Amino acid sequence: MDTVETRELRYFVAVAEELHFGRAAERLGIAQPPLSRAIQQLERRLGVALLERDRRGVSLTGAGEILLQEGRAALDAATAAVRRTRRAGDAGPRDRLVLAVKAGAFHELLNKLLDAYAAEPGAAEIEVLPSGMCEQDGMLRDGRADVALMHTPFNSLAGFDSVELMTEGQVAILPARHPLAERKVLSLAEIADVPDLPLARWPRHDVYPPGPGPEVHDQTQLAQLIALGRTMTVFPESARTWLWDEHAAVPLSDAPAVTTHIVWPAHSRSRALAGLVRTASRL
Amino acid sequence: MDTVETRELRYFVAVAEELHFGRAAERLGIAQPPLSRAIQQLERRLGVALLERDRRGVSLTGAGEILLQEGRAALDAATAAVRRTRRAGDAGPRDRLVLAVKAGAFHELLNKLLDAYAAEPGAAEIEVLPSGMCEQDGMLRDGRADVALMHTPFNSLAGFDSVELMTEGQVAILPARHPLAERKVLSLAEIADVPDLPLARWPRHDVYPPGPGPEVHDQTQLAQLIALGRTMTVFPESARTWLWDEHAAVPLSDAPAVTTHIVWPAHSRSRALAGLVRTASRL
DNA sequence: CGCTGTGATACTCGGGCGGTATCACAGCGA
DNA sequence: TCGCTGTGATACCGCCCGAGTATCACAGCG
Repeated sequence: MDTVETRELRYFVAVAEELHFGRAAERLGIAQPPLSRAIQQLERRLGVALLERDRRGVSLTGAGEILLQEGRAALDAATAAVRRTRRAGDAGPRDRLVLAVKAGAFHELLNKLLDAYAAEPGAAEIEVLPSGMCEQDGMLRDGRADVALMHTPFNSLAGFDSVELMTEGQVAILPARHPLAERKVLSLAEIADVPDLPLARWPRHDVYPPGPGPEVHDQTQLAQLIALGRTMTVFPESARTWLWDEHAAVPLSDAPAVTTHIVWPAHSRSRALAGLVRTASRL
Repeated sequence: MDTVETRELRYFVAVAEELHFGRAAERLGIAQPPLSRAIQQLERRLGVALLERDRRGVSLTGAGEILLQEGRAALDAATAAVRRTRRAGDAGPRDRLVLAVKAGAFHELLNKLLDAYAAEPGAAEIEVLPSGMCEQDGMLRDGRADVALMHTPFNSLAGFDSVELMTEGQVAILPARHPLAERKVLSLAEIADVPDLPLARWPRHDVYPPGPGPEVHDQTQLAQLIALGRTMTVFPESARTWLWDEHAAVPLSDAPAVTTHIVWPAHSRSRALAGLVRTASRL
C-alpha cells in the first residue's frame, strides 16, 4: 500500500500551505474536523509525522516538507492528465496543441513558426496561450499547455525536454527623451542605479523582488510607464518590434545573451508535438 | 473539478494495459463489475470516451492513449511522494539518499564518489540501490531512488536534471581464446556479425531486442557466457575492472563515447542531494 | 441451438467521508 | 482568577459511494 489518493494530497498541501487547519478547511470547502482526521489518518498510513502541532500554530516536519514538494508535483501530474485527456477527446478529428507564450514576446518567431507549421501536411491546430512572465513551467506541469516557448536564463528548463531556437543580445528600453537614450551602448552597471529611472520589477511566482522600481505585471503596463518616463527595463533585442515612438532601445554590452527554447514535458510522445518541434528547429 | 483520484487512474491504467476488464479486475484484486462502473464513471466525469468496446475485446481511443501515458506519470509521482516522505521520516536525524546504480557498473567512480562524499561535513547516509540495466529512470520517477548514475546514450535523461561526470570510449569484451581477442583494435562492423559470437541482448523495459545472441539480464550471467565463448558484448572502458582471466577487452575505434551523468528529479531541492552533486562534479 | 466468454446492469451491504456539537487547552486581558 | 478567544482533537451520526453477488445481453462457434 504505497500510494495516496489525490484527495489526501490536496488536503495535506492545503494545510501545509496555510499552516492552519481552519483556513485550509475553508479553502477546501469542507469543515475542519474531517480535515484534522484526514491528516491524522495520512500520518498513520505513512507511518510518519508530517506536522508539528504545538498549541498556537502548526509547522512542517522534515517529512512534511518533502511531502509538500512531492505532493504538489503529483497533483500537477494528475490535473495534467485530466486536462490533456479532455483536450484529446474534445479535439475531434484534428489534434490540438496548446502553446504557452510569454504574453507579448516572440512576435516574429511565433509568426514564422505558426506559418511554417500550418503549411505542414497533417498539422495540428495550435492554440496560443498567453501566459504571465514566468509561469510557462507551471502551465506545462499541470497540463494547461502542451508546449511552450521559453527564455533562458529567465526560465528554468528543469524537468523538460527542449530544443534551442535562437540566441540574441539584450537591450535597455527607456524613455526616448531621457539623456541615456542618446547613448550607442550601455553597461549593466550604468543602468543599475539611475535615480530617476529605477528598473521595473516583475513578479516571479507571484512575489515581487525587492527594489525601488514600480511593480508591473504585463507588458502594456510596462510600456506605458516607460513612455511616461517613470521606469526602464531590460529585454531581449526582439522586443524592438513592439516599441512605441516614446521608447528607445540601447544595446547592452555586458548583459547575458538570451536563448529561446521550445520546451515540452519529457514524457510527451504525440505526433503533433514532434511535428511542431521539427518545424521549429528548422527555422 | 479537474482532477482524478489515484484509484481511478490505477483502475484505468490496469484496463488500458490488459485491454480486458476481467484480467484487469483480477490484477487489481477487485471484481469485474465495480471496475466497469468505475471506468464508465471516469469517462462521464472527463466527458471523453477512453475505450472502444466492440464485442470481442477493448481498445484505446486517442484520449485513452493520452490518459494512459499521463496517468502512469501521475501514479509514479504519487508513489514517489509516499516513498520519499516515508524515507524522510524514517531517517531519524541524519538524511538518507538512495542512489540507483546499474548493477556492477561504475565501480571506481562509485568508490571515489562515496569516499569523497562521506568525508564532507554533514554528509547524508547513502544507500546504493543496484538496478537492472535500463531501469534507473523508472526508479527516479516512482521514488525508489533519489538520485542515479546513468550512461548516455543508453539512458535518456529526459525530464531530469543532471551533471556530466566523465566520458570514456567503449571496448568489445570477448572470450580470451577467440581469434578476435588478439586484435589491437576493432570496428563495430567487424563485430556485428561474427557467426560464432553473436552479440548478447539486454532487455529494455522488459523486452528484448531481436537478434541471434543470447538473452541476458545481469552482468554475472553475461560474464559467464562470454567466458564460455558463447557471446560477446560492448561496454564502456571502465568495465575492464571486473573482467575475468577468460575475458579480453579490445578497444573499438568507432563506437560512440559513453558519458556518465549523475541524475536527479528536477523538482528535488534537498540539501543532501545538492551536496552529493557538488562532490560528484568536483571529482 | 446450446456453450463460452465478454462487458453491462440490478440490487444489497458496509465502510468511510463529511457534517454538527463539543471538548481540551493555551494565551490574554479585565 | 476567571472568563473569553482561538486553536486542533474527539464523539457521534447520516448518507453516499465503492465493492460484492447474481444476472443479463450479446457475439462467436461448434
